[in-house]
Amino acid sequence: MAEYNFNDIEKKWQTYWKQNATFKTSTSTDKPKFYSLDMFPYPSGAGLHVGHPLGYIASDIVSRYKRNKGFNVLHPMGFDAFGLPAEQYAIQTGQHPAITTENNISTYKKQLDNLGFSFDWDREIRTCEAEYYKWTQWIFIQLFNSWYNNESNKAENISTLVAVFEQKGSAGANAHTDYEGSFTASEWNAYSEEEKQALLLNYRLAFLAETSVNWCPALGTVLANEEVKDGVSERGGYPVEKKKMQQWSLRITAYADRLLNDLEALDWSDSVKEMQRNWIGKSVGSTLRFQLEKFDDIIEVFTTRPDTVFGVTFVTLAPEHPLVAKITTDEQKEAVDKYVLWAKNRSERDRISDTEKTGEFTGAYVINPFTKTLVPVWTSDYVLAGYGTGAVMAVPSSDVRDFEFATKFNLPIIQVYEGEFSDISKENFEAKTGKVINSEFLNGLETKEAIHLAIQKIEELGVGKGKVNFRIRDAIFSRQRYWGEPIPVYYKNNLPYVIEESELPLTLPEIDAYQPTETGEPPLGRAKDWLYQNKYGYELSTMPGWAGSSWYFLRYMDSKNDGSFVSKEAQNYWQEVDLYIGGAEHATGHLLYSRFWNKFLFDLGLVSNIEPFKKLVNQGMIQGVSEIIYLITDYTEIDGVAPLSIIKQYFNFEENGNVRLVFLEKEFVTKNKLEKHTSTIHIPIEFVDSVSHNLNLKEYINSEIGKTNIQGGYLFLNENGYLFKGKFSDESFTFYCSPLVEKMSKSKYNVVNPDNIVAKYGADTLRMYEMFLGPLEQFKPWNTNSIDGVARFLRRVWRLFYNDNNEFIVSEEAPSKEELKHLHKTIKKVEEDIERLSFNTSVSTFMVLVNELTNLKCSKRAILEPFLVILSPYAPHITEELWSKLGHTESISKAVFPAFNEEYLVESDFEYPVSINGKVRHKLNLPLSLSQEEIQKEALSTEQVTKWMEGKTPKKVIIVPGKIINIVI
RNA sequence: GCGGGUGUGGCGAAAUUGGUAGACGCACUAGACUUAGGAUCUAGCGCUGCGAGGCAUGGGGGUUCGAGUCCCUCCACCCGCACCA
Repeated sequence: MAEYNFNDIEKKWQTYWKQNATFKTSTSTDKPKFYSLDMFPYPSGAGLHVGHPLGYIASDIVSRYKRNKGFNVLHPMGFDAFGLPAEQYAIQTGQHPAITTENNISTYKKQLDNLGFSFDWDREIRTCEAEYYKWTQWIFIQLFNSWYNNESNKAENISTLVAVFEQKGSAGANAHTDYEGSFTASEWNAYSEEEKQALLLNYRLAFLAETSVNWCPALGTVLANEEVKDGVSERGGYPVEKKKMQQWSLRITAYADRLLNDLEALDWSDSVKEMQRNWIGKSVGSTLRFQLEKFDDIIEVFTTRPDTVFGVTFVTLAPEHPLVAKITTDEQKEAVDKYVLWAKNRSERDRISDTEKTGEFTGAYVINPFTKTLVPVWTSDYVLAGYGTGAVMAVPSSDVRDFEFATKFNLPIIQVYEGEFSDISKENFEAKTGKVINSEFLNGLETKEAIHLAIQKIEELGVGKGKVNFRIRDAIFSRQRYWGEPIPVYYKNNLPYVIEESELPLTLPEIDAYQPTETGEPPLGRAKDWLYQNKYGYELSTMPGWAGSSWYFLRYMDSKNDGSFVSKEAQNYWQEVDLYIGGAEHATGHLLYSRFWNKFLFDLGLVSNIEPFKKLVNQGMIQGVSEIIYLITDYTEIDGVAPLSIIKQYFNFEENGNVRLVFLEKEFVTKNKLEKHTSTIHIPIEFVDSVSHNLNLKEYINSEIGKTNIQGGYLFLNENGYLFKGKFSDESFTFYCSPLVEKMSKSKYNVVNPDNIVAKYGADTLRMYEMFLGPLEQFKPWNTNSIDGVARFLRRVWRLFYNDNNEFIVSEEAPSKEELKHLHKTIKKVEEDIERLSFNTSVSTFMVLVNELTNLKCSKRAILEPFLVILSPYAPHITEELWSKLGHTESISKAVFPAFNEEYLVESDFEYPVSINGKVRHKLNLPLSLSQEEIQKEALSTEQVTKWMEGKTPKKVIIVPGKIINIVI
C-alpha cells in the first residue's frame, strides 16, 4: 500500500528551494509590497521548542498567501545575538560568547529549515556582527548629535541649538531638557569648549548623566526600568537596587507625547496599547508651590486635582527629597533621620508589598497659598522620589492614600466635595463628580470646571502652573558587560565625544576574561591597547540588549548595504512592517524602543513612516504538560506524629505493595498536611504516557535522572493520593502522574522538541497542527495526542493523488458543478480566514472540503492544489509530474491563489431554514438567486408553509438572503 | 486598587454584520476488513426523554419575531500595571 513519505518529499523540496533561491525577495519595485516580520529570536543553547515556531508558521502562511496574491513579500529572519546567557556561559567556561552564539545559531537555522519556512536567508542579520552593529553605533551617534526641539516637535541636529545659544542664550530655545539653569548668549559665547560640551550634554538625545539607576549586583550591571519586574531583573530574577551612577541614557521622554498619541492609529491589540499608555503614564494637572514657614525655600508639588487645594491638611515629601534634612526641626531630627535611613534600606519588594502607611513629621510647616493657613510637612515613602516633584499636597478627603495616612497619624481632614463623608468608601474617592464645598471661589462648581478655574487662579497668583507629567523615564543605555555593542564614545578631559563616523565600526576588543576588572571597571577595562587615536580612553560600558533590536526591521529592507543603514530607495519601497508577529512580553520594552528609534530616524528624514509596525499580533504561548509526582522527603513529625504513622493511619496498604489513600469521615490526610513533607518532582515526559499519565517506572528508575531523584524505599504520591512504596521490586506496577500545564522549560522536563515531531509526523503535520490547536493569540497546552488527527488528514490528502499501487491518479476530467461549488465556497472562506489571521478555522474549512470531495469521489481532485500551496509547504509538491499534469506552466513557487467565483454559488439551490415566531421548524428549497420579494412570495404561497402557519395571516415576514426566512404570526 | 481579556460538550474549539449553537479535530462506543492493529473504512456521540418533544453557551434580569453575540447586574479565572499624587 502506498504511503505518504514525508521524509523524501521534504528533503527533496528543501534542496529544490535552496538551489533555486525560491524565496529570494525581489528587489524590483513594480509589484505591491508586503512586509511580514517575526520577532527575531535570541539563539539560546536549548534550541527551539514547539512553542517558538507558532508565530513563524502563521507569518509564513500569510507570506505564502500574499506571494500567491501577487505581492512582493519581504519575509526575513535573523538573530538577536548579543545577550546575557552567552556571556554568563563565558564567565563560567571562558568560551568566547561569539563561539557559543555561532553554535546556537546554526542549530536554530537547521531546526527552522526543517520546518520549511519561506524565509529569505540572503537577508539574514545578526546583531552581534560588526557589519550590523556598525549601524547601531551610527544611530547612537545621530542620537548624540541631536536635541529635541519642542517648538518644531522633532529632533534636530545639535548645531541648530548651538546657533540659538550663540544668538539668544538658553532662553531662545524651547528644548526638551531636565537642565534648570540658564545663560545668556554672551555668557555662552564666553564659555570654554569644555564648558559648552558639558552644557550640551543636558540637551543631547543620548546623554551622560548622574542618575538613580537600577543596579543589579548579581549581574554586575545597571538595567532599564523595562528590564526590571517586581523588583528583580527580568533575566535571571536577581534582586535590583537603586543606586546613583553616571550613565548613558536616551531621552525617550522627549517622545512621550508622540509615542502616546500615535498609538491611536495602530492596528495592535488593545492590551498592548493600553500597557504602553500606562507605561508612558501621562497625567494632566498643575504644579503648586508652598512657601515654608521658617525658610526661604519652597516645596513644589504636582497635583492632578488642584480643585481640592482647600482640603490640603498636610504636605508629604519623599524620604529622598533634598529638603527633608534641611527643614527638619531639632526635636524631630532623630526620628526623621531614623525613618529616612529605614526607608532607604527597605527593598523595593517590601515597599511594594507593605500597604501600611509609614512616615514621620519633620516639624516644619508650609503656608497654603490659598487659605494662608499653616499645614505640617511630613515625610513618607508612599511618596515616590522619582515621580513629579517628589512631594505631594495631601488631601485626605479626596485621596485614599492621604486618607489612610491622615487616619493613621491623626491628621485633620477637611471635606471639599459635598456628600456624606462619614461614609468613607472607595467610591467616595473615585467619584470625580459632585459639587465643591468649603472652597471659596470654587464652591458649587463641578470637578472639571473647578480644576480649570483652580489652575487659572494658581497661575494668576504665580504659585504654580498647569503641567503635564509623565511616568516614563529616560532609558538607561549603559551596561557594564562585555557581550554587547561598544558605545562609540571616547573621553577627553573627562568629557565624552563620539568617534568619527568614518571610523565605524568600533569593534568589540578581545579580552582575557569576562569578569569586571579588579578596580571594578566593566570587562572592557581589560582590553589592551584599546584607545581612540592612541590617546583617549573609550567608554567601557556596552549597549543594552535592546539596542540592536530597536531598528533591525529597517535593516532587512537593505541588509547588505555598506554605505548606509538602509538605502533611501529600499526604505521608500518597503515603508513599514505590514504584519509583525511576536510575544506580548515585549510590550513595554522592544516595541516601545523601536517606535522611539523609528520616530527619531523619521525626524531626521531617514525613514518615511512615523510608526514601524502597522499591524501587531501577539501569539499565545504553547505551554507544556509537566508530569508531577510528590516525593515524601521529610520524615520528621507532623503535629507530634511521624509521617509514616500518619500514612498508615490514612492509607490502605494493598497486597501488591500499592498504597491507596483513604478518606476518613471528617479529617483526611489533607494535601497540605502532607505537602510540608513532600517535594515536587518533574518526571521527564518521555517516561510518561501522554494519554494515561502512566509512569514507565522501570525505565524511569533505571535512568540517570530517576536514580538521582528517587532512591528505592521512598514513598511518593500523586495528587489523587495514590502512593507507591518500597523497593520497586514490582516494576510492572502502574503509577499515575499528575499532569500540570505550565511554561515549557528545560528544568521542568516538559519540553517538546519539534525535531522529534518532524521526524515522526513530518513538518506539514506539525505546521498544520500548531495552527489547528486554537486561535493564534491564545495560550494553549501542547497536546501530542490530537496531532494524530492532522497526520491522518494529510495522509488522506496524499491518497487522493495516488492509488493503492502507488500510481499517480489525477483525472483530466473537468470538475463538476458540485465540485466547483465546494471549491469556491472554500476559497472564499479560506481567503477571509487568512486575511483575518484565523488559521485554525482556515485549516478546518480546508479539511471539510477534502472530506466533501472524498465523499463525492470527485474526478478532478487536483483542484485542491492551490490550497496546499498556502497551508502546507510540501504537500502540493508531491511530484513535479502532478504539477505539470495540472497544466501549470510556471514554477511552483509562482502558483497563484485562485479567485473566488460567485457564479458557482449563486447557481445552486439553497435550503432556507424557515422559522415561525423565531423557532426554526422547517426547511424550504429555493434558488439563492431569488430576490427578497420573490422569496417572500414563494415562501407564502407554498402549500406547505400555509399549513405550517395554521391558516393565520402573517404579521411580518423577515428574510435574510442566504440565511433564514422568519414568519411572525 | 486600576486597566485589558476570557467563560460554549469528556477535551481543543467553531458560529465573520443578532438568524438552524456545538462545524472541524481529539477521546469514546458499535460495526466492517484483517493472523494482528497504535492501519483503514462505516455509523453514533451536549443533557434529558421510548418517542413527539423539552432543556442547554458562568449565574440572574432585559431589549428583540429571534440573543453565545446587544444592554444591565453578579460570579469565577487569566494577563499587565501597581502607593504615579
